Amino acid sequence: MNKIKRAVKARLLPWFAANKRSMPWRSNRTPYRVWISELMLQQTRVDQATPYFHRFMKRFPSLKSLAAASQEDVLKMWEGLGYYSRARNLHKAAQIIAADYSGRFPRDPAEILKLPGIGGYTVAAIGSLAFNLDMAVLDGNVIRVLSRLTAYTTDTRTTTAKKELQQLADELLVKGDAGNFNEAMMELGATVCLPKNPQCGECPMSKVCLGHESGRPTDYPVKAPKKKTPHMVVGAAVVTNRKGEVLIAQRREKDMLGGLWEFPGGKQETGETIQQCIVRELKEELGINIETCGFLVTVKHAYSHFTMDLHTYFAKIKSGRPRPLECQNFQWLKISDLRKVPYSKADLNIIAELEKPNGLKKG
DNA sequence: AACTCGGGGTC
DNA sequence: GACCCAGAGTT
Repeated sequence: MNKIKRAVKARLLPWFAANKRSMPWRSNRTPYRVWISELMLQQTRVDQATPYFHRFMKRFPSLKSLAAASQEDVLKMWEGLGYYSRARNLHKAAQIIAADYSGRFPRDPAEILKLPGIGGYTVAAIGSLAFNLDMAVLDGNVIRVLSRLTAYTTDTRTTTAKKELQQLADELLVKGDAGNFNEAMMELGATVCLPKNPQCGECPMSKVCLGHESGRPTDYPVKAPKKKTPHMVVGAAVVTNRKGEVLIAQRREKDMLGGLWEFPGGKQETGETIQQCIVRELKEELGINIETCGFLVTVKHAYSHFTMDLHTYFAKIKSGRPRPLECQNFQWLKISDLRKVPYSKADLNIIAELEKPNGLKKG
Protein backbone atom coordinates (compact mmCIF):
# COMPACT_ATOMS: atom_id res chain seq x y z
CA MET A 1 0.00 0.00 0.00
CA ASN A 2 2.66 2.51 0.99
CA LYS A 3 4.67 1.42 -2.02
CA ILE A 4 1.73 2.21 -4.26
CA LYS A 5 1.16 5.48 -2.49
CA ARG A 6 4.77 6.55 -2.99
CA ALA A 7 4.64 5.52 -6.65
CA VAL A 8 1.59 7.69 -7.21
CA LYS A 9 3.47 10.78 -6.04
CA ALA A 10 6.84 9.90 -7.52
CA ARG A 11 5.69 8.47 -10.86
CA LEU A 12 2.01 8.81 -11.65
CA LEU A 13 1.67 12.57 -11.22
CA PRO A 14 4.84 13.37 -13.22
CA TRP A 15 3.68 10.91 -15.90
CA PHE A 16 0.33 12.71 -16.07
CA ALA A 17 1.96 16.13 -16.31
CA ALA A 18 3.98 14.93 -19.28
CA ASN A 19 1.29 12.88 -21.05
CA LYS A 20 -2.08 14.47 -20.40
CA ARG A 21 -4.31 14.92 -23.40
CA SER A 22 -5.74 18.27 -24.32
CA MET A 23 -9.45 18.55 -23.48
CA PRO A 24 -11.64 21.66 -23.76
CA TRP A 25 -12.87 21.49 -20.15
CA ARG A 26 -9.30 21.39 -18.85
CA SER A 27 -8.93 25.08 -19.60
CA ASN A 28 -11.01 27.85 -17.99
CA ARG A 29 -12.14 25.47 -15.26
CA THR A 30 -15.29 27.06 -13.90
CA PRO A 31 -17.74 25.01 -11.82
CA TYR A 32 -20.27 25.32 -14.66
CA ARG A 33 -17.89 23.95 -17.29
CA VAL A 34 -16.69 21.15 -15.01
CA TRP A 35 -20.28 20.20 -14.23
CA ILE A 36 -21.41 20.10 -17.88
CA SER A 37 -18.35 18.12 -18.96
CA GLU A 38 -18.73 15.59 -16.14
CA LEU A 39 -22.39 15.02 -16.99
CA MET A 40 -21.52 14.49 -20.64
CA LEU A 41 -18.70 12.11 -19.71
CA GLN A 42 -20.89 9.76 -17.66
CA GLN A 43 -20.61 6.42 -19.49
CA THR A 44 -19.35 8.34 -22.50
CA ARG A 45 -15.89 8.56 -24.08
CA VAL A 46 -13.94 11.79 -24.27
CA ASP A 47 -13.90 11.80 -28.08
CA GLN A 48 -17.66 11.37 -28.25
CA ALA A 49 -18.42 14.11 -25.72
CA THR A 50 -15.96 16.73 -27.01
CA PRO A 51 -17.95 18.14 -29.97
CA TYR A 52 -21.09 18.19 -27.81
CA PHE A 53 -19.26 20.18 -25.15
CA HIS A 54 -18.24 22.87 -27.67
CA ARG A 55 -21.76 23.16 -29.08
CA PHE A 56 -23.36 23.16 -25.65
CA MET A 57 -21.10 25.94 -24.36
CA LYS A 58 -21.77 28.04 -27.42
CA ARG A 59 -25.54 27.63 -27.06
CA PHE A 60 -25.66 27.82 -23.22
CA PRO A 61 -22.57 29.81 -22.17
CA SER A 62 -23.77 30.31 -18.61
CA LEU A 63 -25.77 28.53 -15.96
CA LYS A 64 -28.35 31.30 -16.22
CA SER A 65 -28.83 30.77 -19.95
CA LEU A 66 -29.26 27.03 -19.37
CA ALA A 67 -31.82 27.58 -16.62
CA ALA A 68 -33.81 29.91 -18.87
CA ALA A 69 -33.90 27.50 -21.82
CA SER A 70 -36.72 25.07 -22.63
CA GLN A 71 -36.19 21.37 -22.00
CA GLU A 72 -36.66 20.76 -25.71
CA ASP A 73 -33.78 23.11 -26.56
CA VAL A 74 -31.57 21.33 -24.03
CA LEU A 75 -32.51 17.92 -25.45
CA LYS A 76 -31.76 19.19 -28.95
CA MET A 77 -28.20 19.98 -27.84
CA TRP A 78 -27.99 16.47 -26.33
CA GLU A 79 -29.45 14.76 -29.41
CA GLY A 80 -27.42 11.65 -30.30
CA LEU A 81 -25.39 11.61 -27.09
CA GLY A 82 -27.66 9.13 -25.30
CA TYR A 83 -28.81 8.72 -21.68
CA TYR A 84 -31.20 11.64 -22.07
CA SER A 85 -32.09 11.70 -18.38
CA ARG A 86 -28.70 13.39 -18.01
CA ALA A 87 -29.95 16.31 -20.10
CA ARG A 88 -33.29 16.50 -18.29
CA ASN A 89 -31.56 16.35 -14.90
CA LEU A 90 -28.99 18.92 -15.95
CA HIS A 91 -31.75 21.30 -16.91
CA LYS A 92 -33.63 20.73 -13.65
CA ALA A 93 -30.46 21.22 -11.63
CA ALA A 94 -29.73 24.50 -13.43
CA GLN A 95 -33.17 25.77 -12.45
CA ILE A 96 -32.64 24.67 -8.84
CA ILE A 97 -29.29 26.46 -8.67
CA ALA A 98 -30.79 29.57 -10.23
CA ALA A 99 -33.70 29.58 -7.78
CA ASP A 100 -32.14 28.30 -4.54
CA TYR A 101 -28.46 29.29 -4.83
CA SER A 102 -28.75 32.67 -6.60
CA GLY A 103 -27.35 31.11 -9.77
CA ARG A 104 -24.06 30.25 -8.07
CA PHE A 105 -22.92 26.63 -8.15
CA PRO A 106 -22.90 25.29 -4.54
CA ARG A 107 -19.50 24.50 -3.01
CA ASP A 108 -20.68 22.16 -0.24
CA PRO A 109 -20.47 18.51 -1.41
CA ALA A 110 -23.63 17.63 0.52
CA GLU A 111 -25.51 20.30 -1.42
CA ILE A 112 -23.95 19.29 -4.75
CA LEU A 113 -24.97 15.68 -4.17
CA LYS A 114 -28.61 16.70 -3.76
CA LEU A 115 -28.77 18.02 -7.32
CA PRO A 116 -30.45 15.72 -9.85
CA GLY A 117 -28.02 13.80 -12.04
CA ILE A 118 -25.13 14.02 -9.56
CA GLY A 119 -24.03 10.91 -7.69
CA GLY A 120 -20.90 9.76 -5.92
CA TYR A 121 -18.58 10.00 -8.89
CA THR A 122 -19.70 13.41 -10.12
CA VAL A 123 -19.70 15.13 -6.74
CA ALA A 124 -16.09 14.03 -6.23
CA ALA A 125 -15.15 15.16 -9.73
CA ILE A 126 -16.71 18.60 -9.29
CA GLY A 127 -15.41 18.92 -5.73
CA SER A 128 -11.82 18.13 -6.68
CA LEU A 129 -11.65 19.80 -10.10
CA ALA A 130 -13.70 22.92 -9.49
CA PHE A 131 -13.20 23.53 -5.76
CA ASN A 132 -9.93 21.73 -4.98
CA LEU A 133 -11.55 19.55 -2.32
CA ASP A 134 -9.81 16.33 -1.27
CA MET A 135 -12.28 13.89 -2.83
CA ALA A 136 -11.32 10.80 -4.83
CA VAL A 137 -13.36 9.72 -7.86
CA LEU A 138 -14.21 6.10 -8.60
CA ASP A 139 -15.15 5.49 -12.23
CA GLY A 140 -14.61 2.61 -14.64
CA ASN A 141 -11.01 3.64 -15.28
CA VAL A 142 -10.11 3.94 -11.60
CA ILE A 143 -11.78 0.60 -10.84
CA ARG A 144 -9.64 -1.08 -13.49
CA VAL A 145 -6.40 0.63 -12.39
CA LEU A 146 -6.91 -0.11 -8.70
CA SER A 147 -8.08 -3.68 -9.18
CA ARG A 148 -4.96 -4.40 -11.26
CA LEU A 149 -2.59 -2.61 -8.91
CA THR A 150 -3.81 -4.75 -6.01
CA ALA A 151 -4.84 -7.91 -7.93
CA TYR A 152 -8.30 -7.45 -6.48
CA THR A 153 -10.47 -10.56 -6.82
CA THR A 154 -13.93 -9.41 -5.68
CA ASP A 155 -16.51 -8.88 -8.44
CA THR A 156 -16.22 -5.13 -9.04
CA ARG A 157 -19.92 -4.79 -9.87
CA THR A 158 -20.85 -5.52 -6.24
CA THR A 159 -21.40 -2.79 -3.69
CA THR A 160 -18.79 -4.35 -1.41
CA ALA A 161 -16.15 -3.92 -4.11
CA LYS A 162 -17.22 -0.35 -4.88
CA LYS A 163 -16.97 0.51 -1.19
CA GLU A 164 -13.54 -1.08 -0.76
CA LEU A 165 -12.13 0.43 -3.94
CA GLN A 166 -13.48 3.84 -2.97
CA GLN A 167 -11.66 3.51 0.36
CA LEU A 168 -8.50 2.55 -1.48
CA ALA A 169 -8.82 5.57 -3.76
CA ASP A 170 -9.40 7.78 -0.70
CA GLU A 171 -6.19 6.47 0.89
CA LEU A 172 -4.11 6.94 -2.24
CA LEU A 173 -5.44 10.45 -2.89
CA VAL A 174 -2.70 13.08 -2.92
CA LYS A 175 -4.10 15.65 -0.52
CA GLY A 176 -4.06 19.19 -1.80
CA ASP A 177 -3.74 17.90 -5.37
CA ALA A 178 -6.93 15.88 -5.71
CA GLY A 179 -7.85 17.18 -9.16
CA ASN A 180 -4.55 16.09 -10.65
CA PHE A 181 -4.64 12.77 -8.82
CA ASN A 182 -8.13 11.99 -10.11
CA GLU A 183 -7.39 12.99 -13.67
CA ALA A 184 -4.11 11.08 -13.62
CA MET A 185 -5.81 7.88 -12.49
CA MET A 186 -8.50 8.21 -15.16
CA GLU A 187 -6.00 9.16 -17.87
CA LEU A 188 -3.89 6.13 -17.00
CA GLY A 189 -6.94 3.89 -17.29
CA ALA A 190 -8.04 5.47 -20.56
CA THR A 191 -4.69 5.47 -22.36
CA VAL A 192 -2.36 2.86 -20.77
CA CYS A 193 -4.19 0.49 -18.43
CA LEU A 194 -6.57 -0.52 -21.24
CA PRO A 195 -9.28 -3.19 -20.79
CA LYS A 196 -7.95 -5.71 -23.31
CA ASN A 197 -4.45 -4.61 -24.26
CA PRO A 198 -2.82 -2.97 -21.24
CA GLN A 199 0.39 -1.17 -22.18
CA CYS A 200 2.33 -2.25 -19.10
CA GLY A 201 5.62 -1.32 -20.78
CA GLU A 202 4.55 2.30 -20.78
CA CYS A 203 2.95 2.33 -17.35
CA PRO A 204 4.57 4.44 -14.62
CA MET A 205 3.03 2.15 -11.99
CA SER A 206 4.06 -1.24 -13.37
CA LYS A 207 6.85 -1.72 -10.81
CA VAL A 208 4.35 -1.75 -7.96
CA CYS A 209 1.47 -3.41 -9.82
CA LEU A 210 0.45 -6.86 -8.60
CA GLY A 211 -1.61 -7.44 -11.72
CA HIS A 212 1.47 -6.89 -13.85
CA GLU A 213 3.55 -9.00 -11.51
CA SER A 214 1.05 -11.85 -11.89
CA GLY A 215 1.64 -11.83 -15.63
CA ARG A 216 -2.12 -11.74 -16.21
CA PRO A 217 -3.21 -8.13 -15.80
CA THR A 218 -6.36 -8.71 -17.85
CA ASP A 219 -7.63 -11.10 -15.17
CA TYR A 220 -8.57 -7.87 -13.38
CA PRO A 221 -11.05 -6.40 -12.76
CA VAL A 222 -13.13 -9.49 -12.00
CA LYS A 223 -16.67 -9.13 -13.33
CA ALA A 224 -19.66 -11.43 -13.47
CA PRO A 225 -20.86 -11.86 -17.07
CA LYS A 226 -23.83 -9.82 -18.20
CA LYS A 227 -27.08 -11.31 -19.36
CA LYS A 228 -27.70 -11.09 -23.08
CA THR A 229 -30.17 -8.49 -24.26
CA PRO A 230 -33.58 -9.29 -25.78
CA HIS A 231 -34.61 -8.38 -29.31
CA MET A 232 -37.69 -6.31 -30.22
CA VAL A 233 -39.45 -5.81 -33.52
CA VAL A 234 -41.02 -2.36 -33.71
CA GLY A 235 -43.22 -0.64 -36.27
CA ALA A 236 -43.44 3.09 -36.94
CA ALA A 237 -45.52 5.25 -39.28
CA VAL A 238 -44.66 8.27 -41.35
CA VAL A 239 -48.20 9.65 -41.49
CA THR A 240 -48.60 12.34 -44.14
CA ASN A 241 -51.46 14.79 -44.74
CA ARG A 242 -52.62 16.60 -47.88
CA LYS A 243 -50.15 19.41 -47.29
CA GLY A 244 -47.29 16.92 -47.33
CA GLU A 245 -46.67 17.40 -43.63
CA VAL A 246 -45.58 14.55 -41.36
CA LEU A 247 -47.04 13.61 -37.97
CA ILE A 248 -44.59 13.29 -35.08
CA ALA A 249 -45.25 12.53 -31.41
CA GLN A 250 -43.33 13.49 -28.28
CA ARG A 251 -42.44 10.70 -25.86
CA ARG A 252 -43.60 11.02 -22.28
CA GLU A 253 -41.06 12.35 -19.80
CA LYS A 254 -40.87 9.22 -17.68
CA ASP A 255 -40.41 6.82 -20.57
CA MET A 256 -37.18 5.82 -22.20
CA LEU A 257 -36.00 8.62 -24.52
CA GLY A 258 -38.41 10.85 -22.59
CA GLY A 259 -39.10 14.26 -24.14
CA LEU A 260 -37.73 13.25 -27.53
CA TRP A 261 -39.89 13.27 -30.67
CA GLU A 262 -40.53 10.22 -32.83
CA PHE A 263 -42.50 8.72 -35.66
CA PRO A 264 -45.35 7.09 -33.74
CA GLY A 265 -45.46 3.32 -33.41
CA GLY A 266 -44.52 0.56 -31.01
CA LYS A 267 -43.63 -3.05 -30.35
CA GLN A 268 -45.01 -5.83 -32.49
CA GLU A 269 -47.15 -8.29 -30.53
CA THR A 270 -47.34 -12.01 -31.24
CA GLY A 271 -49.77 -12.91 -33.98
CA GLU A 272 -49.90 -9.58 -35.78
CA THR A 273 -48.13 -8.35 -38.89
CA ILE A 274 -45.97 -5.29 -38.67
CA GLN A 275 -48.60 -3.27 -40.57
CA GLN A 276 -51.30 -4.42 -38.10
CA CYS A 277 -48.96 -3.43 -35.29
CA ILE A 278 -48.58 0.08 -36.69
CA VAL A 279 -52.36 0.49 -37.14
CA ARG A 280 -52.97 -0.66 -33.54
CA GLU A 281 -50.25 1.52 -32.06
CA LEU A 282 -51.49 4.70 -33.73
CA LYS A 283 -55.01 4.01 -32.53
CA GLU A 284 -53.74 3.59 -28.97
CA GLU A 285 -51.20 6.39 -29.00
CA LEU A 286 -53.02 9.09 -30.98
CA GLY A 287 -56.62 7.90 -31.35
CA ILE A 288 -56.52 7.82 -35.16
CA ASN A 289 -57.43 5.14 -37.68
CA ILE A 290 -54.80 4.84 -40.38
CA GLU A 291 -53.97 2.72 -43.36
CA THR A 292 -50.37 1.90 -44.19
CA CYS A 293 -49.04 2.67 -47.67
CA GLY A 294 -45.53 1.95 -48.93
CA PHE A 295 -42.57 0.61 -47.02
CA LEU A 296 -39.91 3.23 -46.24
CA VAL A 297 -36.98 1.69 -44.35
CA THR A 298 -35.92 -0.74 -41.65
CA VAL A 299 -33.58 0.69 -39.04
CA LYS A 300 -31.55 -1.72 -36.93
CA HIS A 301 -30.53 -0.27 -33.61
CA ALA A 302 -28.76 -1.55 -30.49
CA TYR A 303 -29.71 -0.05 -27.12
CA SER A 304 -27.90 -0.87 -23.91
CA HIS A 305 -30.55 -3.35 -22.76
CA PHE A 306 -32.19 -4.57 -25.97
CA THR A 307 -31.79 -4.58 -29.73
CA MET A 308 -34.45 -3.44 -32.16
CA ASP A 309 -35.52 -3.74 -35.78
CA LEU A 310 -37.63 -0.68 -36.57
CA HIS A 311 -39.79 -1.18 -39.67
CA THR A 312 -41.15 2.07 -41.03
CA TYR A 313 -44.12 2.48 -43.37
CA PHE A 314 -45.88 5.47 -44.85
CA ALA A 315 -49.49 5.90 -43.73
CA LYS A 316 -52.58 8.07 -44.16
CA ILE A 317 -55.40 8.87 -41.76
CA LYS A 318 -58.70 7.17 -42.60
CA SER A 319 -60.64 8.73 -39.72
CA GLY A 320 -60.19 10.68 -36.54
CA ARG A 321 -57.98 13.58 -35.48
CA PRO A 322 -54.79 13.04 -33.46
CA ARG A 323 -54.99 13.42 -29.68
CA PRO A 324 -52.05 12.89 -27.28
CA LEU A 325 -53.37 9.70 -25.60
CA GLU A 326 -50.10 7.85 -24.92
CA CYS A 327 -47.68 10.62 -25.74
CA GLN A 328 -46.87 14.05 -24.35
CA ASN A 329 -47.69 15.99 -27.48
CA PHE A 330 -47.92 15.78 -31.27
CA GLN A 331 -47.46 18.07 -34.25
CA TRP A 332 -47.42 18.17 -38.06
CA LEU A 333 -44.17 19.33 -39.63
CA LYS A 334 -42.84 19.80 -43.14
CA ILE A 335 -39.95 17.47 -43.87
CA SER A 336 -37.63 20.47 -44.10
CA ASP A 337 -38.63 21.44 -40.53
CA LEU A 338 -38.36 17.99 -38.92
CA ARG A 339 -34.86 18.53 -37.57
CA LYS A 340 -35.91 21.52 -35.49
CA VAL A 341 -36.90 19.21 -32.62
CA PRO A 342 -34.88 16.44 -30.89
CA TYR A 343 -35.04 12.72 -31.80
CA SER A 344 -33.27 9.51 -30.89
CA LYS A 345 -30.67 8.10 -33.23
CA ALA A 346 -33.06 5.52 -34.70
CA ASP A 347 -35.57 8.20 -35.74
CA LEU A 348 -32.79 10.40 -37.11
CA ASN A 349 -32.03 7.54 -39.47
CA ILE A 350 -35.64 7.60 -40.65
CA ILE A 351 -35.44 11.34 -41.24
CA ALA A 352 -32.26 10.86 -43.25
CA GLU A 353 -34.17 8.39 -45.41
CA LEU A 354 -37.02 10.89 -45.92
CA GLU A 355 -34.56 13.58 -46.91
CA LYS A 356 -33.09 11.55 -49.74
CA PRO A 357 -34.19 12.58 -53.23
CA ASN A 358 -37.60 11.01 -53.88
CA GLY A 359 -37.74 10.15 -50.19
CA LEU A 360 -41.40 11.06 -49.86
CA LYS A 361 -42.39 9.54 -53.19
CA LYS A 362 -43.78 6.36 -51.76
CA GLY A 363 -46.06 8.28 -49.39
C1' DA B 1 -28.99 -5.98 -5.28
C1' DA B 2 -30.97 -5.85 -9.62
C1' DC B 3 -32.70 -3.24 -13.25
C1' DT B 4 -33.17 0.71 -16.39
C1' DC B 5 -31.21 4.01 -19.27
C1' DG B 6 -28.01 5.52 -25.44
C1' DG B 7 -24.71 5.64 -28.43
C1' DG B 8 -20.39 4.63 -30.31
C1' DG B 9 -15.58 2.75 -30.42
C1' DT B 10 -12.90 -1.45 -30.12
C1' DC B 11 -11.57 -6.03 -30.45
C1' DG C 1 -21.29 -10.20 -31.66
C1' DA C 2 -19.50 -8.78 -26.67
C1' DC C 3 -17.35 -5.40 -23.99
C1' DC C 4 -16.57 -0.91 -22.42
C1' DC C 5 -17.03 3.94 -21.53
C1' DA C 6 -14.82 10.35 -16.42
C1' DG C 7 -22.62 6.55 -13.64
C1' DA C 8 -27.27 7.88 -11.72
C1' DG C 9 -31.92 6.82 -10.51
C1' DT C 10 -35.53 3.59 -9.46
C1' DT C 11 -37.53 -0.46 -7.49
